[in-house]
Amino acid sequence: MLPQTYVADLPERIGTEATVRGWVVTTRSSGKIAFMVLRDGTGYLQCVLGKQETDPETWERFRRAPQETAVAVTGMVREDARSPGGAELSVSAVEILGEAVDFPITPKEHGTAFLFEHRHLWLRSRRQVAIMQIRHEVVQAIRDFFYERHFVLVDTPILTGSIGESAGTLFETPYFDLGTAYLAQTGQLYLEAAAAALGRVYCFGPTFRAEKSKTRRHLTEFWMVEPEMAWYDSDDNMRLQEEFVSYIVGRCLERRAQDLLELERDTAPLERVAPPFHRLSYTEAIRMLQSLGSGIEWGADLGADEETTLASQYDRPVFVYDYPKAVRAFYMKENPADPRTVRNNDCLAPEGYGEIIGGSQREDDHDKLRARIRELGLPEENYAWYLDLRKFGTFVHSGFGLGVERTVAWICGMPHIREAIAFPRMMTKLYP
RNA sequence: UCCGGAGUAGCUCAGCUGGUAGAGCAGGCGGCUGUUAACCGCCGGGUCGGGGGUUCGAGUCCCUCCUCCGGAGCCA
Repeated sequence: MLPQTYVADLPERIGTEATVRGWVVTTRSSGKIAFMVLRDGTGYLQCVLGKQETDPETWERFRRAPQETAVAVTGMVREDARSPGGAELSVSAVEILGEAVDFPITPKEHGTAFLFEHRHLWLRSRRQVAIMQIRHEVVQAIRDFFYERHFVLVDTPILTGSIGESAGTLFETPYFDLGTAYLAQTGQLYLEAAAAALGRVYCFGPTFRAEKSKTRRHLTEFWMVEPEMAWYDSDDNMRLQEEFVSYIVGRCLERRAQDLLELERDTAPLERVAPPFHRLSYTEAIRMLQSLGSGIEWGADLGADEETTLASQYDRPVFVYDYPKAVRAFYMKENPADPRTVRNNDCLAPEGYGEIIGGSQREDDHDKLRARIRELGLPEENYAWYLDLRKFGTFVHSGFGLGVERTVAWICGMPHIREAIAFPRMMTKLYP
């Protein structure tokens, strides 16, 4: 193929001839001059062609290229303030590489149902491209954060036996002679085993919840990053979380400013994300909610409205810690100061985005953990290996899980997390 | 699963107390030397979600089913 230049590199190529391959975003023309905006994944480029400067065939091919036609355009790179991006291409040749007839996503408004039916094509639009760039930055920031701190990546299984946070919301699949396997809801329990081998570890991958949820905060398949740290108690855990979240947000502000601008995201609330985050015990949270007029009683879990109310009291993320044991998972460490509660925490994002992290110190006392498993009627034989971790050198440890799509939705300022992943899986969406 | 809302042109929608459909955009043709979702003129385009009922007559009223959207619970 011809030597090719990427749009992002054009500012360094001013005054030279270049060939750019990409897809037609829009064309505009008057009688004697025509414009084409091209997308190549690295940016957007305006191309210009004057009728007098070319032959009739090239002129027609250029000004009539329908939306999303794949083209190669060759011309001189010029600096021009009237062009979005600053650089512009004065076209001398156009080659049609792939025709596009009646592209369904027009530059006008569409409903969400239509857009998600055409997700494979919708992904090409400016907003979606910007969102994917930010997601990419979030993922890279996550990996860099842990790499820089010498955490070891341990990949946990996606196919598991019946083990996890709670039964009843697991996707099932037949598994040879062993009956049923389940798609993992979390890698945490496996990571606890890995933490005893490697100290500080994390896993990062898709997780699955067969919850029949229909809200702006839920997907049936979502990406979660879960670190697990030996010798971290609940306070150490929260310190790591605030450092982690601030690092991710900071990276997006620093490196994806253009995409945040494309999304018209007000970055002021993101600039404020820095340690320390506010900390509020569950008991304090209940008191605060009651003083704000909520009828919630001690012992009840916090709902979406309560979370939004609490988060709106602060200008940056807030931790709520030490929840009642009854509303939290079996593996959480009983609070020595108040055995009605466990040493866990949620991290609530501001601006109504709700829970982005759930974390806890883990129960490291063998007998207490086994009692809890029995108390909840969990199948003890499935947890034998997990109990082993408390028999052979048990250790203080903590960890947390951060939902990637919720984090991306918050950073992008999007109302719904389904746009935060290229091909969202939801109760009513399996196509495309 | 529960509560609320919506299915009319390719898309987004309008269509009142029943009288067999309409606007913008997209598409096609023409015009315009610097456009930024360009603009101006003309043209084609519909089993009104499916089924049943009431009526002389149903997009409109009734029943039912389906699909989608928003919210709740669950959670990341």
